[in-house]
Amino acid sequence: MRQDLERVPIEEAKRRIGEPVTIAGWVSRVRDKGKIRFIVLRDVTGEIQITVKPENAAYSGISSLDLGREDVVSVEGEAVSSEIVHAGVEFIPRSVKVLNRSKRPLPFDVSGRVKAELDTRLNYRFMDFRTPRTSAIFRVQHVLLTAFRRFLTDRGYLEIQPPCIIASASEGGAELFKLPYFDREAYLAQSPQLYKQMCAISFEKVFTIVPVWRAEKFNTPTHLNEVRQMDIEQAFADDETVMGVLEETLAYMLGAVKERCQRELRVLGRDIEVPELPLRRLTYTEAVELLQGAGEEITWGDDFSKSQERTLCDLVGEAAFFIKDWPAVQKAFYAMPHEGNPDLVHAFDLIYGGIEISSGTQRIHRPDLLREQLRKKGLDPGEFTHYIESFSYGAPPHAGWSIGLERLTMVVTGMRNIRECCMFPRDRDRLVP
RNA sequence: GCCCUGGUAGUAUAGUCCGGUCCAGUAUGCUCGGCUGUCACCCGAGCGAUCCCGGGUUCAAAUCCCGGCCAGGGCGCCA
Repeated sequence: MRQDLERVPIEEAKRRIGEPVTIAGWVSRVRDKGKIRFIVLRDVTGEIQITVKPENAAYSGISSLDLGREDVVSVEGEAVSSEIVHAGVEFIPRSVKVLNRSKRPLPFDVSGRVKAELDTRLNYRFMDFRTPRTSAIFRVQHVLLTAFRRFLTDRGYLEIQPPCIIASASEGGAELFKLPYFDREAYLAQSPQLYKQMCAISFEKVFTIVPVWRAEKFNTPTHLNEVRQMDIEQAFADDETVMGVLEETLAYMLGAVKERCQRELRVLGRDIEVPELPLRRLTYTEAVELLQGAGEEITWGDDFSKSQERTLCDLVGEAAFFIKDWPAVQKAFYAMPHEGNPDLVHAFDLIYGGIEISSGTQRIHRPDLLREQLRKKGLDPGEFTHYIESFSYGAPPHAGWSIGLERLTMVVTGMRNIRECCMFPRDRDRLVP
């Protein structure tokens, strides 16, 4: 609409002192002093106080509007410098128009002063996005996403679009959500894994940002049934190559947040340290020995429990580090075994802020070895014919990894519950909004 | 799936151990009134809670017991 074209963001209006402009936003507060009246108007860029005195032409009009919190209004007028108002600038209105009313009372306090529980805020997520804290979280997330795209695009990676509806399990492990697909059954993808590989063996360097689904009945602060992941897959690369790409991508993303989200980080009370590269590379075996040395009950081949993972972080003493060379039993069938030791695979996890935010492997690119590994895992190579076939016409060695978007956002923003970092989380009980 | 803790006005909480003092207190919100410089404005009055649901114990239950649902945390599973 025309009006929108002419609207000036509040932060900009504050700078255009004495110029007639139209601003629009939400009423965050009304302070009525009797004859003089103050309305604090907020848009996505900031807040400004609208001061209405009896001698102001708009006075009686505004008084009769009975504005309340979260009413949406547009205001025509001009910003003026003022020594009295703390912000140093206030807005003198010529006319005010109500674009939409808000119901009263509000479901929770949008200013964030009276706290509301996560569950309550999630029920009214559309309003929660207006709170300074939640708004900051998703601005940070946006910068992480754009930095990821820019870093890889600048280095020649192609963004691919894998399907989300798939015919069968791509990785094993997690349970899949089943759905009807005409007269057949299909599944929601738990990973773009196989599609990334099929793209990388032709495009060489690819990345993607996709949602994935896990039908596990977990109920924890770090798991969701629908998450987004940021992936790469790269040909003519081994695990070491892509670990290098991973740490550089992470450092770039963190640098971008540090640089572009100062306001958000202040709201969240966070200070970002961009880790120095290269990150420490711990082997799985070293990690197990470290834990055993600290008196933990763990034998070679076990996965780390949650508390062991925390202990390990303390022992290593780094914000971010790799655990590489995992036992084959812990990783997927497509992980490339070590040449001299088939019990080990070229797989790695990236631990950041005490949580696993990424994992990757060098993949098996030879059909014969793939069949052998499938059999070792007790799987039937016959059911993977199509997958194996894609490596039968000149598939170069390749490797890749995946970063969990919500988990990375958690660590960067300091949130303890992953639901804070997903706009509309899907967990075992929550399906709306 | 297991264990722990919780569920009280729109929101966030006190009260629960040790039943009666609570037809439930506080903050914020909302309504009305007052105030010409506030800025988390202030001042006064008021509104708003079948104390999550169902059952049980008791003269009496927000409070004790059992079951269910939901939430938060710890595990497991998973990434």
